[in-house]
Amino acid sequence: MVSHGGRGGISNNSGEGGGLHMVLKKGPWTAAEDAVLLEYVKRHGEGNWNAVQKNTSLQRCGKSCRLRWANHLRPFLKKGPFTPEEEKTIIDLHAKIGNKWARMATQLPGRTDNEIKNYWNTRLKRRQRAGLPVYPVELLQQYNHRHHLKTLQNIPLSPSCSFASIISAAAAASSSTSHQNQYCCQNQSSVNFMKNCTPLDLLDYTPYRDNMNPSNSFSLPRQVINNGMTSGNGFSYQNGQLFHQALSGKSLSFDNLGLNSGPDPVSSSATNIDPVGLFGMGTGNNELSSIQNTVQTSNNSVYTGSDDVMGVASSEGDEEYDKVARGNSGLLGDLLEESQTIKRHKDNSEKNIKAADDQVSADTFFKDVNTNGLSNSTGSAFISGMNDKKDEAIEEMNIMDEDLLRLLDCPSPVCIPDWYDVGSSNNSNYSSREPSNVTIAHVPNIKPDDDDDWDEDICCWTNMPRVLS
DNA sequence: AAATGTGTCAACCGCGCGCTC
DNA sequence: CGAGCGCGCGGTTGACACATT
Repeated sequence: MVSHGGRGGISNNSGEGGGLHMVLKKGPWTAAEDAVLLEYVKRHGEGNWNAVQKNTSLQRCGKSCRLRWANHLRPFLKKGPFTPEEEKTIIDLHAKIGNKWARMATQLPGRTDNEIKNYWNTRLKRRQRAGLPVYPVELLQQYNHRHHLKTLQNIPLSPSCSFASIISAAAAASSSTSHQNQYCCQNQSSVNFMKNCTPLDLLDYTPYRDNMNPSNSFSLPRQVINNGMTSGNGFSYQNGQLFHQALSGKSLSFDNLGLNSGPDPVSSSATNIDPVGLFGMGTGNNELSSIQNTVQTSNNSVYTGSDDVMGVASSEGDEEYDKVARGNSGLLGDLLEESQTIKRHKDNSEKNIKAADDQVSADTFFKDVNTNGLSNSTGSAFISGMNDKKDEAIEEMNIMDEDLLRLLDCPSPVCIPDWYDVGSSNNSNYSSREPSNVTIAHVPNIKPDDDDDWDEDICCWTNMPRVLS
């Protein structure tokens, strides 16, 4: 792909301000250019970057000058790799404020937002490739209360999603009701319910399967079904598909629910919201990171997820693995070691993969739905039964500390369902994912009858895609 | 040794915000 | 009040170096 105007070379000044049709240079800066800029700032101070081009021989736009100064020329810049302390700071800050690179930079003297951003993206890629959660377990423990924390530990966290952004996206999508062709959910109630959700509500996924065509199934947040899909607000269930009257007959999917923010077809106002972190990889392309959940194992069997999805941590007594898993610091250095260990366990993992053991209870629900149609009560009955135990955790989690209570105002990380990065293990080409209508259920491993297991040590590794070499 | 994959860095872009007129 | 402008932020991309196959 050709870069925007190309990197290097020259281009017209089509950017902000000025209106000059000066030919501006792009690409790497030369030492001479640096010297000119340095001299200018020395004389005139920072700011008024567009004046640089006017008052010097530099043929660079103001933006470029500002960037060069901020990232390279400004005094007291710290170069070199991040120290472990800095890494911890970044991870912690990211957990608290999300992708606010500039704000993070203020906490890391001498570091630039660009550096931090690059570091984070690299780290993110590595951890996702390795099937590791974005945040270390220790950090989760600061946000998730007490003993029920364990139920969350096997859910990898979103790289950038914040609860606030989800709500914003939904609101943005729903607010553009004037356009006839909006695919997003136009029913305000489906947005309102989200405002009443806790982050955990959004984690609480309910399998939804089309028995006529199992490949057409998906999982939806419990709150969506409980509160969003009632016949009274336009939803209907026909031929194994969910429909909404406002969606022009299109079957329901995450993006037309307004839960995903692909620039198109959802309203453009939501394009810089990043709930993609919740529903898939936020690559910025218009490919909807699908909620596809099928995981192809190396032997081509399909499984829908369970505590043993990874198959790597299930071998009891595997001290080496346990050690690494517990030492999940989230730092890059540690990650390398973690990845190595995972790799060593790859072979063992193959045989431990098994199908989800909660399929039976899910089947019950689907039969009921297919027989009686989807109704609030049907869904609620099933879900309430299925989630009795989990609700306890939710209740517990709803007693949140102040950090979590500020979620609506201050972006915070939101856990994402375990199908989040499904496919990364054997499909690194995210853009190849099918759009949202191709959705295959990942049935959460909810074990209502197995309270003990639920509370047992669930290592964060146990629900991750395997690392394939 | 060549091909491919991955990580890092540096730069560009679009967008939004705040200020001024 | 709206347009124009300057600026900053976050997302994305390309080049290059290095590692792996």
